[in-house]
Amino acid sequence: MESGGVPDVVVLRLPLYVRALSQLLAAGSEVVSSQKLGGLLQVTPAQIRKDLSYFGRFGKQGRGYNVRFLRDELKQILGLDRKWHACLVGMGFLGQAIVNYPGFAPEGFDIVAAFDSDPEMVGTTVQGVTVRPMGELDALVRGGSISVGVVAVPAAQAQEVIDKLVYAGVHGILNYAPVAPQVPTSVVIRNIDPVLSLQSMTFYLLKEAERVSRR
Amino acid sequence: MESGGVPDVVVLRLPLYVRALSQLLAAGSEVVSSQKLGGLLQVTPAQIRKDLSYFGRFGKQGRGYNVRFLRDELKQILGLDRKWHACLVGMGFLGQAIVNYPGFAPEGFDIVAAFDSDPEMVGTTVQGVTVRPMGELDALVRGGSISVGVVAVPAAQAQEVIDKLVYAGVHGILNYAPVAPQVPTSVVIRNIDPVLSLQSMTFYLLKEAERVSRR
DNA sequence: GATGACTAGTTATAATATTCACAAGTCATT
DNA sequence: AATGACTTGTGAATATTATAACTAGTCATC
Repeated sequence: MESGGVPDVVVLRLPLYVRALSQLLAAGSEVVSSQKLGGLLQVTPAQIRKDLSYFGRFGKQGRGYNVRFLRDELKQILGLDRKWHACLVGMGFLGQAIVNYPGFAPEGFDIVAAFDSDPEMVGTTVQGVTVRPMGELDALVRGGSISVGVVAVPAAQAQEVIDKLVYAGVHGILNYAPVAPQVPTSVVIRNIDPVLSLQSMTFYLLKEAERVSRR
Repeated sequence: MESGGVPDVVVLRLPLYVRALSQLLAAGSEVVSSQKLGGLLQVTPAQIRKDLSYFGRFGKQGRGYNVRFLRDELKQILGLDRKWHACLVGMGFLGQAIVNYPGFAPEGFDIVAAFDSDPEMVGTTVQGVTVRPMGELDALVRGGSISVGVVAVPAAQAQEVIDKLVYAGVHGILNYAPVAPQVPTSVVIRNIDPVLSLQSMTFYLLKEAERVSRR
């Protein structure tokens, strides 16, 4: 799939570049070549140059890329030069871990509201976020600036919650439930599914075990 | 990349098929066509048939696939017909959420040991798993049946921990730290990185916002 | 037992993605 | 100012992946 002439796989790699560039910047590097950046990320230099070429010309021949400049350009391209408001649905163990996760806010992702269907849970406050009843979801998302929904409910309720989020007008969904959700093409969805990751990993572990036992 | 003639992308999709088949089974379906399975997963029927053809012939023309049979075959191919032992490194908020996550055990992934560098943490027990000092990692992994390491430490310590796990003989790593880890090619690594997911999502959210504002 | 509605497996084709290779440009050094 | 070590951006060549198309079955119904 591709959007605006840019292949999806390329867009998926850009945040990787941004992160590596930020690290280089923190380490004091002012300039970096596609060769060095590729080494850091296990990506070929040609791929980096090709990826960047979809968006413009950021480097200087014989010299490389200005680290800060390239990072800032990429952040702008990805929309990371602004804040994004998200709401979280599901305040169980997983939901609480997500609210407490310190990695979102520094990157500009703020969880500004949380919802749960459990009356026991509603009203409590976690990390400054007050848990609201599900009934308030629609009005809050519709009225406000919330563009991302984070789903942390059990698999059985996931599709229903996703439908509600989509109906309320969310444009992106980060789904932690182990399901294959159905969303309209206008909505961007990303699934976080460690079990699937493990289940494809074991295919290779098996192969490795066979290889070893054959020795 | 491919292993044993099977493209990696195919291996990544197999667990998806397994999950959908399990659901169908639970719902009472005995037979399913590539068409129907594809509809469930948003994958073309041709792709499903092609993917399966790498491993054998599982269906019957005019009829489809026997759900239970196909699921069991795929589970065997992926090595999901046995238990896998994992150890967890890092018992902070994230690590605790991982140990408490109820999705691993039913799929055969058991976290049998946990480690943390914080002396305050060592000795405590979470979900029946006692937290050990880092010093014990090597001996425990080396001696035992642990083949997977789960990394839930801060980014700054991640590579160091991964090196230790690899050195101790782990063959697979599930990494939750927001880094691009370096591992030998013999080790399989999967990164769980919600921030990266969000950061590529915003590219499309931006486009959508532009589209809307142009109206 | 013929008909027709389905469907798997597979070969052929098309679409995507990656890598190569090179012209053009940078810059430190002599 | 010439040399040489680097490095980008890009069109062309490869490689990979996905889809389409077709053959050979299956099975319920008449």
